[in-house]
Amino acid sequence: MPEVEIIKRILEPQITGNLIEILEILNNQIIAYPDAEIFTKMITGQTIINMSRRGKFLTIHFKSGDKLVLHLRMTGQLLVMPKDTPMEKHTHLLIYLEGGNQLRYIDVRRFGRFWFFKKDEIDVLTGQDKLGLEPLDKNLTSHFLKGKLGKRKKAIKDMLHDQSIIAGIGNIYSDEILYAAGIYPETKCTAMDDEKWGRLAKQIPEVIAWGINTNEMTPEEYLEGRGKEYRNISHLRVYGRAAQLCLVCQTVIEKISLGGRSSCYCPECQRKK
DNA sequence: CTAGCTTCCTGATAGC
DNA sequence: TGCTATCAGGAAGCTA
Repeated sequence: MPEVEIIKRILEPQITGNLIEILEILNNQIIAYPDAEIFTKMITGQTIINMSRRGKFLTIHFKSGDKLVLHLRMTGQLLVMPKDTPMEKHTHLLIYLEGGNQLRYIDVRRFGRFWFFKKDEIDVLTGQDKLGLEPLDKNLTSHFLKGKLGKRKKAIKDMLHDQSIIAGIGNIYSDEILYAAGIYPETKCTAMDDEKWGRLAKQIPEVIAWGINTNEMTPEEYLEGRGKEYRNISHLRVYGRAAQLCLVCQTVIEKISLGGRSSCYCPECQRKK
């Protein structure tokens, strides 16, 4: 979510007010709804009024009330650049904006998806209607978390990825949040006590807000490099730091596999018991 | 409803 | 050097 929020903040001023002259789909696979032909026809000629984010979804709103919803998934990159910029490998969508710029979608692994909805069309396709609280929502309290998750048998780290509870936490930030909260990632929800729920509720917004702040960059930096890397992990405290020393206690960071994905944690700061 | 597994996809890296 | 195997992970789709 912090990465997606940064993308929204950088792109919104660059595309707002722009008329879409041409839309060119280079790979139909990324268009989830409707089909590529209708998608192209419907968006061409529209004027962008603003952009919004919900969980990890981005929406481009048009003057007409129609909208374009997208999800970058793992490796999706959305960038504004002059239209004569050499085309990178894995470019799947070109949106020609009035004035000579192009909004481009580049995605090595092609997991990202785009949807288009008419003004009065109800979106039940993207799954946005099932999203839970935003990580920075004031209603995200210890009481909320315990109520929603307290009886679940899965590991707390797994449940942090459930977008229908909290929208926006992926593998990077679940590691970071649990590290900050001092909770061992494999802790079963049923084994969490009030103190742990309290620390978790406090750290979710803190770590996410910190993630947004540390990812802040200029449009130039975004275009030059950092926005093109699908993971900017240099500032992270525990994710990707297996075998390195904990920044707090100098203990060696360990890595385990949990629910099919890697988890890094400090065995001292995040004790099992 | 919940839990657990597979699928999608390419590129970087490890191991032989 | 060159090959193959493994891993990276968001979320839908599937089974039980």
